[in-house]
Amino acid sequence: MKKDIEQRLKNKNINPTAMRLLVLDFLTQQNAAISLNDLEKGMEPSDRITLYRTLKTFEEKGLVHHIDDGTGTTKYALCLEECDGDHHHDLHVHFYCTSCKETFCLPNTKIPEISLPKKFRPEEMNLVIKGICDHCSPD
Amino acid sequence: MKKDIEQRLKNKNINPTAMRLLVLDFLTQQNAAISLNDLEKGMEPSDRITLYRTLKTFEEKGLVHHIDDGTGTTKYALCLEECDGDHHHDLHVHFYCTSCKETFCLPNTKIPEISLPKKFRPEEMNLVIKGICDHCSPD
DNA sequence: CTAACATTGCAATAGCATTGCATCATTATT
DNA sequence: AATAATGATGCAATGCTATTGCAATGTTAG
Repeated sequence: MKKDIEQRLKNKNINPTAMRLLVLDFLTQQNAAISLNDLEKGMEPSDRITLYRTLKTFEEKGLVHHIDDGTGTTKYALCLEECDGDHHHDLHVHFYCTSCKETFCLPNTKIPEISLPKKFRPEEMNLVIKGICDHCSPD
Repeated sequence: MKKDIEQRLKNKNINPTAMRLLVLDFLTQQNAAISLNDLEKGMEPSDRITLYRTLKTFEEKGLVHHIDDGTGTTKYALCLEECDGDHHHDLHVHFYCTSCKETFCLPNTKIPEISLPKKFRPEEMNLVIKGICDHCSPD
């Protein structure tokens, strides 16, 4: 188990320290994107800034991506696709549930092609949908 | 001229004070979405908080919408469509230019239909595309 | 004219993101 | 094995944006 996680770090060229193993382990257990605060609370006692930098390192190496879901606090989630530092391929949709306040990645829901006005050159896209998630939705 | 602006406020049920006329006038002169800071600098000397509240009032009444373009600072732009406080119909795409750092509304570029996984109920959508805008794009 | 209400301006605060620096750990070098 | 060099961690401190409380001012209605 631990080996998997360690290997995963190495694959991304990230030095597998104890802290990083713990953080990555914690991240894999989440089914929603989490904030720095969530991470801090879930990993007590740990230094907030170290966690912050750990996430930043992970992001630079293409292991996690951050999500700006419009709530004002940045959320982080593991990349499913093969990303590297230069190119995050997280072109999937993110969903923010206004009921349970959770933010989810919808990795199978891709952003459709969009035809922009002339001479606009897209490089990155970020689509956040707000609404009610499957858990909070009545049958 | 001034009359137009005044009428526009009245149409949205906003008390047309001197400050509000000035702010709306300033907003109509912009071709990009602006931050609170931009507004403050463009309207000196004016109180930042008053401007903040003016924007908030405008938004509640459906005159402007705010854009979270991922830069960390909220931008504001006039609504083109017929919005009211309850329903902002700003389902157009927003474009953030990484070159000139400006954020634009693309009112004619609508967000396409997206099929979500079962039981996810969308209510709002926010699509921000980052890249190079028409002005910064080489011919 | 005065009371009631809306708007404005100042002061203060909260929360998240971020940096500087000192300490500790790990790896490379001789 | 000892030491230098590099990387990781933890603490303190800061910056910036958003936001609220309250007092002062302006505006409207009776």
